[in-house]
Amino acid sequence: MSYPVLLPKTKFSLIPRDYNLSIDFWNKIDLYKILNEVNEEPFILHDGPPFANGNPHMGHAVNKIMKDIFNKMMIMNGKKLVFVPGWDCHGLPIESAVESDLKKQGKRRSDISIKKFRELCKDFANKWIDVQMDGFKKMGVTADFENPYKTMDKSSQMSILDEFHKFVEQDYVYRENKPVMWSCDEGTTLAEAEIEYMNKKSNAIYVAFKVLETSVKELKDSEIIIWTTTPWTLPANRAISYGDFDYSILEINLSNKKRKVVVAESICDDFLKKTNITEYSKITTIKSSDLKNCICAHPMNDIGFDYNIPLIFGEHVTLDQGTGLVHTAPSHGEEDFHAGKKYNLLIENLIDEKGFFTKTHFKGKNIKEVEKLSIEHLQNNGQLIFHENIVHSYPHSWRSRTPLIYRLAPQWFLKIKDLRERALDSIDSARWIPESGKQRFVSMLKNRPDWCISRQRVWGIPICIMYNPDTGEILKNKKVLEKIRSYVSENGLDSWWTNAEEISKEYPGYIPAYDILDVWFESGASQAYVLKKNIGFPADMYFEGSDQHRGWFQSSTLQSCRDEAVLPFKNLVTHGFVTDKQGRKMSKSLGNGVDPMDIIEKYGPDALRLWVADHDYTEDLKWNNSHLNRVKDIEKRLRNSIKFLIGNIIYVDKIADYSEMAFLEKWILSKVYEIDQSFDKSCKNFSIHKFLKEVYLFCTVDLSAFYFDIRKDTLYCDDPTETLPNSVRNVLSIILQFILKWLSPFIPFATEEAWAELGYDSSFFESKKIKAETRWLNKDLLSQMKRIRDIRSVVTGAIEILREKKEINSSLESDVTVYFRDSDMRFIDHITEICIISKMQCSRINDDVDESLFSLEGIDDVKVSVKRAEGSKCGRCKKILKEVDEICLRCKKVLEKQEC
RNA sequence: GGGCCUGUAGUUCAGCGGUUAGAACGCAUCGCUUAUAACGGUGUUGUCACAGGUUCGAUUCCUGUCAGGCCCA
Repeated sequence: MSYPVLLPKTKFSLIPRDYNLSIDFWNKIDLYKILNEVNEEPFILHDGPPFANGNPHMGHAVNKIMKDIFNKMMIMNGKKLVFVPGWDCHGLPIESAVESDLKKQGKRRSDISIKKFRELCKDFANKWIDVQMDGFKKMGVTADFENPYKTMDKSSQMSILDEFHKFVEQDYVYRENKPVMWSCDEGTTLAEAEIEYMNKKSNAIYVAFKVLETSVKELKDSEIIIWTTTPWTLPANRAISYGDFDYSILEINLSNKKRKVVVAESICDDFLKKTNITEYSKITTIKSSDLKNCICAHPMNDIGFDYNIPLIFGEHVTLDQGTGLVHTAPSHGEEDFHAGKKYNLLIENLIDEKGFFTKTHFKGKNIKEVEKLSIEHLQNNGQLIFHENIVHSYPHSWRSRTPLIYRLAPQWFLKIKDLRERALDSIDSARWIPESGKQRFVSMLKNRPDWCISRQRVWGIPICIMYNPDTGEILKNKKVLEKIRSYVSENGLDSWWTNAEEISKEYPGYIPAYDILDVWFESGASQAYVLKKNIGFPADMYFEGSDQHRGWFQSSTLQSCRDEAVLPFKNLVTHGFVTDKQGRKMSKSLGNGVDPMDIIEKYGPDALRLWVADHDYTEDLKWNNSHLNRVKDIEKRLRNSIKFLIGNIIYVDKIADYSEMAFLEKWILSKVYEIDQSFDKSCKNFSIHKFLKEVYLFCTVDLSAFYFDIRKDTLYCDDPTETLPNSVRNVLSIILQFILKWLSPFIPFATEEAWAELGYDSSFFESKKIKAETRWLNKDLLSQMKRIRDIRSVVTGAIEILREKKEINSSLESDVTVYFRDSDMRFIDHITEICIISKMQCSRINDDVDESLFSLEGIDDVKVSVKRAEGSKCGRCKKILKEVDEICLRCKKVLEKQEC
């Protein structure tokens, strides 16, 4: 015969419902608007804009899911949600993609107008914004998707232009030749994103420069040795850079000729070995200062390169390669260029856009020929010391796969000095997570040269200014800038390409600039047009991949420091990158990529979110299937805890008074208080995975394995109107509310589903925010329970032995005698229920206690003996009691009452 | 090649100049049959990347090597 018990009842299952139900619901009620309109303190997380050029990938998933977790934690902490998603719409990747689309249609870029091309780019960007937005929604992200910011929106563009004009007005912008990465094959400059480093075979040569003038007598008649892997740049050589090292003067025998050469002392041996010079002697050592004011002849002075080559000091000189003396061609290298500026070297363009020399002995020849001819000439005139081929990593064009060179081209620059100083001054006003990010940011900032803000492209915001082509002088008069602004504002930015010429006629001697702004300038300006104009400045948080220390964090900071020394963020938090199982980056060539949308379809969005959250986000996130299964299991157990809670609170009779609650209830509320404190702390420290683990352990260790297990008896078998079962249900209801609060940032789909199951029409996220009550904290209870659980583990350990012997199955079948200290006697009343046994007695532990009694290592002062309980099993509550006649007295009473 | 970071169980993470390196999951096994596509008990898992050094003692501090990541060349 079976007797009725009060089993938990709910439709909430372990299998998540269709995630679209939640998404549709959130759309319908406009959750973002609701959470954005609550009149409370805002949490402003400023979204760094992803490029609008592809499907959402795992990097997006990590970034957007983490942001949403932070946002939702803050919502649960009583903040107002302010999260405007953004997209970076301009730039080369999109231009290239559109170009290749055109190619597929058999069209060429030059077949269509700039305006038409820009339209195609815009459509392309919009298409991918829609795709990405849909993906982010499926990830459960709550954001102002109705009003995102796009760098190509008219209002953004005008603000970006305004920001740029302010820099112009305040004299930050100048025009200058600069060596830029140049593709001779395509006849164009290349943006950073177009550069791919690949191995290349190069000529590596050691070249001797004869010393002409020196005040140091040891250097007389000697030769300075340099090493280079780009021999074709020798015609542009204007100096030799030395570092702060000691240098050796050696006498070497080369082809039966004795020569006096200078190389850095510490790498003499390498030099001699490499060049196969076996006959040599060291003459002396000189200091780097001895090289100052030394003048050499150009190694090809016999064919017209008859100018002096000074030795100059260079910070960039190192001893890892070469001779510690560096060939310096200011028109063909960034560091060379800066050295050239510093020492007033002649910086001139010797080659045209296709790589042909326009001047000198080599006029009309391309760099490949010049390379060969130079080496031959140096060989013939005796200035070549050694020649070999090496393979090294070298920049190439990602499209044509041809090697790139540095070539001078006029560019627009932003002066960095003042901005950098202000940024560095305010660096400590923000919190940096992880801390190492600050160092990284600072060192990158310190080493950064002036910002080259021009690109020779069309998909972007034109640099709308007029300048004098001869002097580079800009018309930075406010009236002119305003006129330009109102013109493009009225006629659209496209009009710049067609009508700027017309406007410039009003200003004789000045012409319009046709380059576009670097996209980093656009996204960097978001702190002005998103934060300052709309949602609030500075942001509480910037959260991006650690690659942005050089990218967006810097462009944003530099711009926000134009008018004052203030960082655009209060907390700068970075995350790592998604790699494969072995920690290698995901790439097409390795075929180890994972599609987040695929994971959502197969495992559900909550599982993907848990996967993200179950990592220390400051480090790289390794993708691993066994981890995904683990996370799916975590999701199931969390749902099961919620299910148990929901299923049991339906029989709540009345509000229970805390003071009347039992020991166990007061203890679990104390735990709730502790975890809620952790929640607050995690909100402050942005620590995610530790908190998730804490809640998970609470669910499995404290609730499932302990509290629920113990309280099942009273929940299922007692009369629900009694004080104990009623207060237990009250406590379960409290626990449920807190679990939903703590978990909703991680698994919003599950918590929303639970909320609906509880009968609410509204979203859980708009429900009243609860906080644990201070009176719940009871440290004595916490430490007492620790002791009781120790005792319990001895009891369960002892029962386990009988179970192994097949004498007992359920713990309820046991009759336990516990031997412990006087101080533990106060726990007597709790042991039976907490150990889930039918009968217990206790005794004082002393030295005479039987050695054969069960005890556990580390808990020597508790001993236990177990036997099978006498009596019969209650057909309802399964306890074994002498009183049982089919069922026990308690159950009989409950059933009788129910019948009435 | 340079700067910054990472390497602890099959997995995700703790940990720390000092007992025998922890937790949870997983796995194995027993039990419950009243959370049942659940739940509970018990057991199991390590070259702390590798090699040196400092120290009475190093997974921990230092140096180097290897593997990987981000950024830069």
